[in-house]
Amino acid sequence: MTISVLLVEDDIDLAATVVDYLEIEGISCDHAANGVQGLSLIDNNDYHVILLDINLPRLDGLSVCQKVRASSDDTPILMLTARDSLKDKVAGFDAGTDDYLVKPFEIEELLVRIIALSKRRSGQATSLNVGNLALQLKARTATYAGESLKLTPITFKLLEKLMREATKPVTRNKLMLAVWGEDQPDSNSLKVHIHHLRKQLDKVNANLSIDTEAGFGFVLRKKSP
Amino acid sequence: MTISVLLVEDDIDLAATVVDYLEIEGISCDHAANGVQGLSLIDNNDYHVILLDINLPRLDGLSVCQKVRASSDDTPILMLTARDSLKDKVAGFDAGTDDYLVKPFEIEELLVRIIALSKRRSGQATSLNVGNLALQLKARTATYAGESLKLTPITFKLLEKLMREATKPVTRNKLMLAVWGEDQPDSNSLKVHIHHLRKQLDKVNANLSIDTEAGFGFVLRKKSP
DNA sequence: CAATTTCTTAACCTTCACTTAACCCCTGCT
DNA sequence: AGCAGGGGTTAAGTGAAGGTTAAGAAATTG
Repeated sequence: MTISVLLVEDDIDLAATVVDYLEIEGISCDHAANGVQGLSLIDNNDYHVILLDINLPRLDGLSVCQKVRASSDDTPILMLTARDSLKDKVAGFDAGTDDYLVKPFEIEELLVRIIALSKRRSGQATSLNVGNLALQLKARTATYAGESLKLTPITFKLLEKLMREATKPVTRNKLMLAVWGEDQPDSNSLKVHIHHLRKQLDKVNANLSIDTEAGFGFVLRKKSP
Repeated sequence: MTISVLLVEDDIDLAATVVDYLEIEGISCDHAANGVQGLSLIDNNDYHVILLDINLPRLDGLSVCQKVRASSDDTPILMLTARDSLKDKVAGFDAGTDDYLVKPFEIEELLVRIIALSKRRSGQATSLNVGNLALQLKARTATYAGESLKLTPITFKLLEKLMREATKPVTRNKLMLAVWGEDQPDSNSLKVHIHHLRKQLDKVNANLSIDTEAGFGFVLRKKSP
């Protein structure tokens, strides 16, 4: 699977260098030139890793980091900074940073750390389990206590996302991204597929349900009643 | 909570220095002088972070790391090494390492990274607590002594703000900003939502109340009467 | 290229959260 | 007393969000 990262960096030359290098290495790379723009991209996409410069116009890197964490987003964040003092590092980690790199850095080193951070999150499990529900990623099959569910490509992706985040609500936006990427249908497709998924869970009498968090999104969790 | 780490390092002098320093900083630190001994300590304890030298007698650091990961143990591992080549770093990350430090390192830097790694693991439970009231930010749930409150998107944001500032009064203005941002309703919405929140706290017999500071705003604090 | 599965769209209905406004109470001020 | 204003309570209305269904377009499959 291809890694996608966001680079938030106001030095246009440096940014161009990094973006070009990463694209060549097969990593899809968006770029924001200031903190506010960065935040908005983060809200509307699902990056694997975020690269944050500390000195940014409009909103500095630490603040961006804090805001991201405050919105319960745990995407790995790598800080880029010219400063090398321990104080800054401590402040970074306090803000919720996962790693940092001191400028000037070797670009290969950046690559190594991006790959390491992206691995940390995706964990290469071949099967996801929530309660008695099991999803075989390679075989693209799902079973509940032995009985198999009938999943189409889209409902499979939907269920995968819900299971990865199980017990936590997933926003509509994130679900749409997980299923369709950038190129999303402009109708009520999502709720139709959610409906199909629920029917499948009913059919096997699963002890799990897809609850809706009004105004937010959906959660996969154990049935409450 | 006190952090406990394991240092696997064959250089006895270096090990002693590190152990002493960490103990002074309030971090409990075990020591193993070779890979085999290290593995056995890891199996029989629950460390928050593992510090692994790469060059070790009996079993090298990378192999130790691989074995730990193979047994589904995801304790954060920090590699210590004299080498600085990118190849080694890649190999380290492939083996399941979380972070990397090149010798000679400043011991304060080690401390920073240990704290960061230990946070990463426990940091999952992003939850706010005031008295017996707990707010799980990721799960978007709130419970008082086990019983759960029913929160809408707006009342959730309200409670979050009040809990973040708990025991300090929050002005109306700050609450409005926290909930609606710039685009605020022009009526008495806020007091209606405060009312809903109070009802939820009543329902679970919370020992907390939202007191009003006349002409100012509201405070979440322990019941006074 | 026909048959079947899968996806999107649209229409319709239901539910829910939020706003609004009316009314209440209490307190302080003239 | 009377009245003004801040806060509390309640309930109705509105609009948006969610649920359901079916039909036809699109994509797969043999």
